[in-house]
Amino acid sequence: MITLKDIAEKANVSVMTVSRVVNGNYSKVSKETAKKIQAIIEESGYVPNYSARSLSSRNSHIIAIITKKEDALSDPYNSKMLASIIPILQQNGYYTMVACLNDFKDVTQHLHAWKAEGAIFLGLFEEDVMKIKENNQIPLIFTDSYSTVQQITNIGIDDYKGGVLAAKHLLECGHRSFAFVGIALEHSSVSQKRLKGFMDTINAADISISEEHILYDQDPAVLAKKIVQFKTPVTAIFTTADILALNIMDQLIINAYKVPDDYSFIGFDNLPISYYVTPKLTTIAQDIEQKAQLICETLLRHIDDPHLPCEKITLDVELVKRNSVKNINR
Amino acid sequence: MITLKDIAEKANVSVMTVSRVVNGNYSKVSKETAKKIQAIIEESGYVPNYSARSLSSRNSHIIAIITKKEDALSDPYNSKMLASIIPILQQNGYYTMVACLNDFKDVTQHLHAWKAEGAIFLGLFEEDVMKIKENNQIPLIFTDSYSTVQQITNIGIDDYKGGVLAAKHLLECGHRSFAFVGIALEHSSVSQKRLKGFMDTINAADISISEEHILYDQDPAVLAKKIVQFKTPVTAIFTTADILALNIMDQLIINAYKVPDDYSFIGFDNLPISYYVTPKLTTIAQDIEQKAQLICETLLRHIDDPHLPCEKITLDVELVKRNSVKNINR
DNA sequence: CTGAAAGCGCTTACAG
DNA sequence: CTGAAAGCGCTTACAG
Repeated sequence: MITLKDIAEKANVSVMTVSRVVNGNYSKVSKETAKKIQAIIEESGYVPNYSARSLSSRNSHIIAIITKKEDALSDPYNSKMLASIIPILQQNGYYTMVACLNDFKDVTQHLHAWKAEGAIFLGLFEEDVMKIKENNQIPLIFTDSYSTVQQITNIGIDDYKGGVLAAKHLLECGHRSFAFVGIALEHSSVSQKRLKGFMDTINAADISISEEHILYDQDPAVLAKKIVQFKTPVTAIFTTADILALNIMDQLIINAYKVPDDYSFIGFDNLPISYYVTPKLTTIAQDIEQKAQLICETLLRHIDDPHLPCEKITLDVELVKRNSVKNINR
Repeated sequence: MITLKDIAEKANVSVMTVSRVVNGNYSKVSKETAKKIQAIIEESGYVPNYSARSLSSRNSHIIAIITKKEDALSDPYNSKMLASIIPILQQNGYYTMVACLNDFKDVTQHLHAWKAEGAIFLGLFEEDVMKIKENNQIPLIFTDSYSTVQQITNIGIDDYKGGVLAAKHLLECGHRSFAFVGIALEHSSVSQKRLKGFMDTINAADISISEEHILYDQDPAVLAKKIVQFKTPVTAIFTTADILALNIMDQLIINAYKVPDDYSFIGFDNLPISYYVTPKLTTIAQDIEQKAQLICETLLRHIDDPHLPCEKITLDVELVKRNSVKNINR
């Protein structure tokens, strides 16, 4: 392994001088020596040791992306986020460490161990947000969090509007009886906001949606069964995730029901898959690439200037009309 | 920031003793002092500095996952691999750094800078394989490579067999005229092996496939047009990637052709999406989770014992029959 | 069972 | 423009 010292000896200069040219501080080195050193570095294939650099400069250039263990990375939404974020960070000179951590203690230990300069949280760390924030004095970007903690930076989407758009479209298409299927447990605030937007809009049209018609993620076959056996039948279903809609649609079709003739569906996310299915899924779209871009920009900005105040950013969503909603106006 | 030294002072012992209990070498420390130190560590929330550890022990515990810049991480296959690999490495005490690098120089620099203990390459680094190997004396796992370099460890699938299975199934279903669409440029050896298996099997049935019928990845609309305008028409198309098949099918359907009535399709990979489309895609399945598991196991084994010889591992593939192939035997 | 010394490869802060 | 000294937080190798 070749070190600064080796280069210094070959060039007959001090370690300091080599360090300067390695780091591009040419202003403080004569052109000749700089050139000579450059040449030796080139030919020897010297690569600085980042651990040493990190240790002495307190500057790791590492950014941690953290997901929960369960939803993990297999979720296509998270996969897409990862794929979008990593190249951006890399282009800006940062190295990305990806970890799946549940507990705030693990998060803190991970961030401290590597002296990460910033962290991005994919997935909900609601209860731990405060503790994570308290224990880590580096820029932290949360996503899609509705944590009431004020002192965090969060980048999310307008989930409420998503629900509104879905309801409006369904109403416009003549639907009057609705079901809702949320992706996560009862305490997913994202899911709740979407439901609220949906409900408010429907209520404003003097239609209500009963308890019976509010379902939560579980075996798609069970979900489909519940839907077809509703005491009060339903013509349209709003789902908080494309994949959820697709799974239910699949079960319905297996059982000889027709989509959208028997049941109309609206999904959420506009994942690529929603375009490929038949019928093509009408869905609420969020722009993941844009979100990733904003996450990185915001994080980098906060790393450059640690005194920046926290930001709460909400990105827009829009309805993408495709073929899974039937127009039942005659 | 709290360090070993701080703990040592509080506990009235040497740094060395604290280091021992941090690293679990209890055998060399009296129970009492160990306990006392444990308590102080707990209460102070001490986390070892991994850069320092890495620097002095030459033991980074970092594993690099490297993809090419173009196919990058957006490809669903690579996404799935990432999602499967990271948790396994983490469970084994390793930290994962993900980077998108094209040039072997960048790879070398990245690996050296962080003193990675191992690396996994997703995507083809064919021409650079040798140079990467020469410049990095750590366990390296390549995937899906047909590099002729003997001294590398590679984990791939039986691409040839994939082609054979596709051809056999199509022949059994009565098809006699075929097209092939490969995913990558002409020098993707994976694509070529699949084509070879396909061709050999078809030739064995006394059928040939002309130049005209061998297509390469490009705008799906163009591909679809070429297919419907073949001078010698075709009833079945074998594609080296599910997503390719789906895109072409989509274009065909838009133009009022029927799948599988007008054209039958077989894809490759068995990505989740292939189940959701209509018609559900018949495809050659590879078990990505199993592959990821094997990649990690092999890498870890080679890290534990650097003298292990290189391994060339080929995983099996199988045909998954769904609804995109029409049986045209009367 | 415990510790003092040296060193990992770099940077910071200072002196000239 | 150049360099000697000290130090980042840990581990290795040795001594007792």
